[in-house]
Amino acid sequence: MDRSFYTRDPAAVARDLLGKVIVRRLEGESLSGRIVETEAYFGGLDPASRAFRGRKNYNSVMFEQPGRIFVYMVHGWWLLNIVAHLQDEVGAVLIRALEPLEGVEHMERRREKRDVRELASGPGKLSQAFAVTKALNGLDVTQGDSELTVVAGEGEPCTISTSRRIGVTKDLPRDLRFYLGDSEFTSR
DNA sequence: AGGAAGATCTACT
DNA sequence: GTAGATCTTCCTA
Repeated sequence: MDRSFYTRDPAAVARDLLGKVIVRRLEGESLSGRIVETEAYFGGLDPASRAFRGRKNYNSVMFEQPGRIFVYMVHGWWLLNIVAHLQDEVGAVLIRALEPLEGVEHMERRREKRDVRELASGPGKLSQAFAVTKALNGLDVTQGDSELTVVAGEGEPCTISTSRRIGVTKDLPRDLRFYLGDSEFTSR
């Protein structure tokens, strides 16, 4: 995925990321997972967005170049986002769930769980399985040799469902969560 | 100093 | 399935 893929409306990017594969290079190993659930967040007009109250140190990546990793913490969990927005706008896509592909044993160890469906079926779980922390904030995912990249999947046909965003207290009147309805690996 | 936050786990019915 | 405890930052007072 090159930078132009991320330089679009966050909702379009969130939808099109479904089925793509995240590859994490860690300790000489490759962990990977297919994206099965995402949510789109905007800038100052979105009360659920980290960028709602303007640019701060911790959210500055959202205001910068699309295609970079944006990580922040909620309730003690790091959540993985990819910056996505039109030129001069603000936004990001939260990666909410993955279907584990390569490196399942490594993920089981990090998660201390055996059930494959418990490895990455939620934004906090996925970060634990893939070793996502603040250290990755700002990293460019469009670089092929990066510690974390996104590549096109097999291109299988899949049915895309939508809903309101999960857990947000002040949502927009619009479906901004996208997920593969057939997948067993979504967060619910 | 105190509280909220895009979640998860555990221990119950 | 639901309730309550807990996790770690950053924001606001």
